Amino acid sequence: MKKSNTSTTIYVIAEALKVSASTVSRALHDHPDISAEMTDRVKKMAKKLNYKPNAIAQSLKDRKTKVIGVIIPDMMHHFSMSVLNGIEEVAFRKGYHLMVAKTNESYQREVMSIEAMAGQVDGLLVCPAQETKKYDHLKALKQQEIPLVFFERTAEKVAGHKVVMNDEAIAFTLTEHLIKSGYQRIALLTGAEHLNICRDRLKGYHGALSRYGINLDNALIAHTGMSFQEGRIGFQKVMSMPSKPDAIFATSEQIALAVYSEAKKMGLQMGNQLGLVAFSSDPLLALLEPPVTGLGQKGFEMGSMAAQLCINEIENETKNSKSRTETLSNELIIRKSSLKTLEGNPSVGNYSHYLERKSDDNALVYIY
Amino acid sequence: MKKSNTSTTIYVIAEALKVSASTVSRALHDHPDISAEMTDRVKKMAKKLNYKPNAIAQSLKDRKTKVIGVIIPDMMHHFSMSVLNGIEEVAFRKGYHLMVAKTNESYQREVMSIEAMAGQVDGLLVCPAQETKKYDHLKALKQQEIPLVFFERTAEKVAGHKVVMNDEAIAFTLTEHLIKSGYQRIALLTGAEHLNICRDRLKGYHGALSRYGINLDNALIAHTGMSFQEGRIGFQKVMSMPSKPDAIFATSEQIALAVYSEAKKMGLQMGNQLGLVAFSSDPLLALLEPPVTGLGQKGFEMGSMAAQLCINEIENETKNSKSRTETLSNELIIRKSSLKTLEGNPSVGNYSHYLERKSDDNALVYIY
DNA sequence: TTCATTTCCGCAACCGATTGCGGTTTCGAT
DNA sequence: ATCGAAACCGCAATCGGTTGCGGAAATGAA
Repeated sequence: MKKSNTSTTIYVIAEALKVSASTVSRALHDHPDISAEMTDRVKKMAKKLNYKPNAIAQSLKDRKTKVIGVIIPDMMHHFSMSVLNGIEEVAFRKGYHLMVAKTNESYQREVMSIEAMAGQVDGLLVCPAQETKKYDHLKALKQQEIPLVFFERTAEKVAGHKVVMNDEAIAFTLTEHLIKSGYQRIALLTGAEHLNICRDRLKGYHGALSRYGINLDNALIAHTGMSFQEGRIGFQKVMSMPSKPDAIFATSEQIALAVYSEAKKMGLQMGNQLGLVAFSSDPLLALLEPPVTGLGQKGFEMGSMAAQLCINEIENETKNSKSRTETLSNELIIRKSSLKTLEGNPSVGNYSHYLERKSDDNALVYIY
Repeated sequence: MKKSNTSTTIYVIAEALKVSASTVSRALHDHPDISAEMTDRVKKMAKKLNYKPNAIAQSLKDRKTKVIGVIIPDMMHHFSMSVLNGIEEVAFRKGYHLMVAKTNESYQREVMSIEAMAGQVDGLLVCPAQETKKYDHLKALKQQEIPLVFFERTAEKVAGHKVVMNDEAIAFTLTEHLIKSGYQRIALLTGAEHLNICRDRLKGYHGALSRYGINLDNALIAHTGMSFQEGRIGFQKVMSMPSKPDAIFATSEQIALAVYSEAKKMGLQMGNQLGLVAFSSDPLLALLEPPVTGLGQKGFEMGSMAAQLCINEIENETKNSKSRTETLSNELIIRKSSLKTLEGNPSVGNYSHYLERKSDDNALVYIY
């Protein structure tokens, strides 16, 4: 029973060929100093011994790991996953591996993961946790010269490319669509204002209301949080008002689902009795009854763009390149949940000039 | 402008303190050979210089990376994600990082990712791709002494712990439930038989049919694949038969959704006109109209168990421990899609003795 | 034959941390 | 004062691969 415990290194190959390890190394890299014949012998022996270079040793030597880190608050919901998928595809194509950590929206966990990863990744893609309000751990990455790209959520004060949705414009359009559909008292369910996405979505909501001369009623705004549970609380809050809203703008996937299922329990007929639009691109929205108005799929695009920016930064060594912000637009996908009656509804008519295509599930699509 | 380019190493600390690097290293590890005073000075200086040990160098030295790799066919759907979440939680708690690669069901991609990861992870969690029929790349891991744990799908011939669903038993129960609900011609939509999960689910289906004296009609079985598209094809295939099925057993999340949306398009009333059960634990099943019968959430459990097994293997060095197979049972969550009429249906009565709890969404729960 | 080129290859340092071994100092005991 | 044992610390090798520099051999030219 031979103990092939020790894996084959360049030294083993060198020994087998009675040459030095340097020669082996150079041969494997087709260095011109090595004769073709020698190169050939080395490569044959490497194959024979099933040589695999030790990635760790290489990383230590040239200070590149070919790994990019991803810090993400959540991995359960559709949007996060599409982003992760986009990142993965680009990373794989470019020969990078992915190191993934989720924070569960915890600041502490975010700090831990980032600090631990800092030493072993070539770049970092970060979507900050909700709890995160201090950014030293992110700023520290600059000093370590680790490329940093934000996606979805950002930390404005921190240098680093950013890939975001056009949150304000999209929120404006969603709200505008509700208004044009004939809803008057539109509740906004959202999260804490220190999150850029919540702030921007709120801005868009405000903008649409004021654009169409609707008075802002702060009681209609619930900053209760972006999760399912929190969405449910926000919904109950606005629905317990004396003067109930006639439509809901849910600013996250989970909030929308919470509203949908709660409203259903209450026996509310979505659309006619209560309008609903979701800041979400989850395809399941199309499967609900009634289908829920939402957005086109941009998560994958966001992820691949972020990964691309990061890898460029890593490889081009354009270290001092200014922080770029890529803003993704999105399509409004109108479904029944935001229409009082589907047939002959004038609100649909209002959109006819925007109509670019009819999607699979009979939704109207408004591209801006 | 000082160039703090060079990060602080133990050598920098050593220099600052005029001691040797060994002393610094030992002090940082509270080695008894080092005086308390010296240890204190070193630690203070380390903090002052913001010293972070180089994880790569440590990995090279002690041949441990504190990283576990995850190879997964898909990252978009609910089940994969819950598994990944379970893995992540355990890994984080145990101080491991996660390196994730998805294969898109491609054999080649699986091989590439595994070979690349082999050098830089302490252990590997693998769910083999559908395409994968050769297992050399997995067997090679044994020789490299890299702990390997399969989850969901397995390669029977390959050593390594396995965490799987009790696919046969669950499929039996799902089929049995349809039968007891009064359905007679139950179609099975599934994937290729070389996949253990498909084979086992088929077995369970067979078992239930024969147990209840129903003749097997192979025309009712479509091995068209586990994806949404393939599920649609399978559905169209069985629905175009002269003698249509009156119920569908969808063996994957995506197949179930394909059936649901296609049936809806056809105007079929799920439940009364066409029964549907899904081998899926996606909570969205509860949100559909009618809600679709499926399973309890076990993905997270599967993931955490797999991670746990892997980390044990890594840390206990119980290298020669025999391959264990952990089989997870699951609950049947009965919803309207598999009941001909909800009220007073005898099929519900038949289950009353199994009834352990009523779930949130008014489903019957059968725990076995 | 002798010297200058090429061609080919090895020595040794390096990346950063760890650790066995051995050396120096200090202090107490005799 | 002398010896021995602690207490404290540094040298150098190691993990595996890379690379500047210089040396040896081979070839050709004079």
